[in-house]
Amino acid sequence: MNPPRVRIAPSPTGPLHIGTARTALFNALYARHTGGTFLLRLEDTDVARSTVAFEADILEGLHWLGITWDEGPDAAGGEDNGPYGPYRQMQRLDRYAAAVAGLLERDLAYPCFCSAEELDADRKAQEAAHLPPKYVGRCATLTADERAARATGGRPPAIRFRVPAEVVAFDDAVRGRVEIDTSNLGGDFVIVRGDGTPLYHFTVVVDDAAMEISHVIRGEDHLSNTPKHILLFRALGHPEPVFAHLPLILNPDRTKMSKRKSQTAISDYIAQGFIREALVNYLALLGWSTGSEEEILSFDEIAARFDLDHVQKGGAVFDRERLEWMNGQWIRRLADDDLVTRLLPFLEADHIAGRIDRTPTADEVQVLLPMIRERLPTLGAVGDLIGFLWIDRLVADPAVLVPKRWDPATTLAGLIAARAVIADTGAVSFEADELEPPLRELAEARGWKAGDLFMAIRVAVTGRTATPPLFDTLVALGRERTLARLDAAIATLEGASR
RNA sequence: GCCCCCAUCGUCUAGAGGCCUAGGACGCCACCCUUUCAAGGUGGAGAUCAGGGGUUCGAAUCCCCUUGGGGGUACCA
Repeated sequence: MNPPRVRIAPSPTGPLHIGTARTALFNALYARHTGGTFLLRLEDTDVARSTVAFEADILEGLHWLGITWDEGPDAAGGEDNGPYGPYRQMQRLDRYAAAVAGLLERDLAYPCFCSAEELDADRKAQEAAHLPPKYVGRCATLTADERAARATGGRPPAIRFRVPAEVVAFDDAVRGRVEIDTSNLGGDFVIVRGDGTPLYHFTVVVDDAAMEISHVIRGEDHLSNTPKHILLFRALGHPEPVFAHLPLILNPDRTKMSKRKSQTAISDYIAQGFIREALVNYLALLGWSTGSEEEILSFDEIAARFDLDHVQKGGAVFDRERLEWMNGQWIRRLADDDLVTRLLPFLEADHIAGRIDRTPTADEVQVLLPMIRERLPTLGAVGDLIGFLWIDRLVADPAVLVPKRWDPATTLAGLIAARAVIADTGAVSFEADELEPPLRELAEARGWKAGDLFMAIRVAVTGRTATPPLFDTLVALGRERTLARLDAAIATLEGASR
């Protein structure tokens, strides 16, 4: 048995979709587990909708996820690598033409001169008669003379594949035996458009055959079309690959995941600060399981365990909350310098967007890691968490400045007293261990709850009620800015009370 | 409409005839820790395994039917 050859065949007609990413991942995992070959082929025959920008988004997104292929184009518009190239369908048109010529010659396919209007009328008639839509076969039995006559009419024909009457059966690697009667396939289907460009069902088979694909691992949405592909493999005289149909990723309402109802573009997840380790881990566990209770696993750990037997048959709802939890798990596992490197672009984006007044340095972020690490569900949350450190003029809302159990007068008194204590202690050394005891003493002496006093200070210096631990925050802010923000808050309260 | 596929806690899932009075995780609720928020710890609620028939000494696991859901049905991929 030769090592498996599997592929992902994205169409550059949209940004990298979460479903495509998962299918790519499953194929890559299968190849890595079995020592097989994983290749990428671009299905760009829908010229009207395909763009280089989408191509770049897809290839870069897969690279970002850490999914690598052994054959195929590495970059958008770049060179193809591998012995079965080219790996772009628009560069393989001669092969489809040759394959069609062969089918035509053996009368396994034929030219169809029907116009869109005729086809439309057929479909409407069938609908009215409550019959399933099906090509009526008007051009199936044309004689050579008739074809020649129609051809001179100027309308270039499409090419249809003759669907034989039989029951096609195959053993799906995840679903078991599937049998479909070809009478339900909708009649002879078009494999080449009138303009000469080949269609998906045809190109996918010609290429999978030419590239010696052994296992076709793809979404369940292709299950019903599989008999067409099998018929084509047979007509081409090529052995059929093993098919494995993955369960679909679903919207919360259990329909096929769509951009209308869910966030489907990988680039959006990247932009929000999800990290590749979490996305890969989460996606692998959507529709597949180890068979055990392990769940936080790296790509390599998953590849070592991967198999088609544990692929789920039913669709899986995409649960963003679980993804966020897993993202937090992986963020906590990252090495310090790695986390800083990944955080910086988000801080820079906050700066550009005007949410903070400057981008901090790597060193500045590095020392803050202990106080933010377990508070980051996503990298994108960093600005909300500690952005106040890089804001020049902080304006604290008087309404939130006053702790729940306190009134404005108490808050004012508390902040004035706290300012004095901080100014005193801080003169020696501005450290968390030095700041906490005297402030606790202050609270006790005045009969305040320490938590209330701390909350007032917290809001005064950060503008928010949820922050990293207070004393670490004061130290990160520094003595000067802490005092200045306390002064500003005191002024705000005095202003509000007048 | 027709064809195909699917069906275990709200969600992701373990489970391949007795180990299941159905296990884990997310989320939710309590409590602990605690200056807030997290993280972490402990405990809890939550699934008559869609329903009904079989097969079997025994079924979440096998078979059939029903119901429900999804997908496909293009000169899109």
